[in-house]
Amino acid sequence: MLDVKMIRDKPDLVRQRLATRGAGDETKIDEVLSLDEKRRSLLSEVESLKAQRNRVSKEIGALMGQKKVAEAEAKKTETRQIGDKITELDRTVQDVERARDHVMLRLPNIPHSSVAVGNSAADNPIVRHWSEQPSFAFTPKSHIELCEKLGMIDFARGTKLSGSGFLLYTNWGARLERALIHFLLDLHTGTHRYVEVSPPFIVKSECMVGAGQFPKSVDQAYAVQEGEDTSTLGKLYLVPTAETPVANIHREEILKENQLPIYYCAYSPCFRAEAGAAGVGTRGMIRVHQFDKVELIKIVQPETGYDELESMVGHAETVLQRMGLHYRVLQLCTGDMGFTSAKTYDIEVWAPGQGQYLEVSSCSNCEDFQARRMNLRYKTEAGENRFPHILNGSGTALARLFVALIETFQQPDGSIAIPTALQPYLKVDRIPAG
RNA sequence: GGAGAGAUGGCCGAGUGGCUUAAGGCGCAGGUUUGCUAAACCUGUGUAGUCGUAAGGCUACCGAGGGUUCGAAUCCCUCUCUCUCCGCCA
Repeated sequence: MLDVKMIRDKPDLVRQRLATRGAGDETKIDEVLSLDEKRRSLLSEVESLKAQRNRVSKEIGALMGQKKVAEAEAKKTETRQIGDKITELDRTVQDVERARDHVMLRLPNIPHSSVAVGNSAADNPIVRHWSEQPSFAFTPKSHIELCEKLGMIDFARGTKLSGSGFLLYTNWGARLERALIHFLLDLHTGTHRYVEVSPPFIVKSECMVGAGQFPKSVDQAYAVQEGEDTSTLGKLYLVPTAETPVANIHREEILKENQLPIYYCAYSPCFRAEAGAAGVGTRGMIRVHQFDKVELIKIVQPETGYDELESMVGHAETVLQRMGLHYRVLQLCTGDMGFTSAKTYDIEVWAPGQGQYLEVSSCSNCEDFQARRMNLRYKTEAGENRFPHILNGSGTALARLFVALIETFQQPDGSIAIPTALQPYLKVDRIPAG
């Protein structure tokens, strides 16, 4: 959520920065301003009435103490209507606040000034490449064919169990997935000094609002219901990413400054309804309703937010470097960035069987946008309460890493070579053909 | 799921309709005293909104939301969570 005071103080700047996203959100600023103005004027009215009521009530108390009942009764009558007026005004204030928050919760974050202005993915600047695209003496197969031949994924039975977009990992497929999760957590907790957490995979809607998924993307989430009890629907949701529970760990807290920076990493499955995306490149593992991911979260002082973003991207890149996979890093332009982000880098790994780059990581600094929504603050040494920057990054998404890995390291004989770094986890140096 | 007990500031804890502006204690910060440390004493010490150049004022907040009342931490209703016991369960 944006700071209302900033909108109040610099409406033109906010409008101009929002306009670079190209979604038309800048047009909602006037509505915020007028609701904010209305709220403040109502507030000063109702608060002075409350002050008056408090004063008279105290007088009544004193009169009762002196047994001057008649005078007290007279004052009661006098004050009675003030109470009614207060009740009425309080309701109006609440309505106006709700209306203001309704708009505010739907305004995206303001892009950082260093972010390239652009309309779509086509305008994302490429920041760097790592290594070369691997070359093959044969035509590299798609992961779909490889998985079927090697019995790593049973696509048909995954669909039988849960419908399209759900995967049944089998044998070496399941073991590779588990090895990758283990490898990623060890890398980030060891070398990169993140604290491992294992959060609930179902969260309250407040957490979805806090992390910024709700209200805008409700239709992308799986809602949970207890049995047939429809009254429980809308309270809990399957996590679309570990970012949701983990970023919310300290919601509604005031942290001590010396607790920062906080670095968390967590494995979780990610559940995404992908409403509206059906039929678009859905074959195989590239877009599915459930995938595994190891997520990185940082909660830091605003001064260090952007340095922390750079190092976080580096941590995600290390994963691909250790695997020996070719990738590129993009900076998302204003028109392509997510709702909560002020600045985002995407890491795309090369998938030879697809002949394209696949997004395996997205690292963002959301600045204080989420901290505001979840009311997470920290107290400075000077005693001031501030909102920290919250960063999230995939470190990395697994289904697509899995794809890149088996497509890159497939051998002429149909087997798959396992990168040295992963061998201690999978306990073999190759997955045998057939 | 059933029965019972609870939820008050950073922490402990008093408070059953108005001398509560939430007592008292602990902790923390500053000060006085002091070779140093400690002790003692004094002062201060929550969150947010709003008005104000500022000093400061006002309003709200005692788990959450409603209600009664001139006035609610206190009375009534609903809900959430925690603890104890029972049942069920991986």
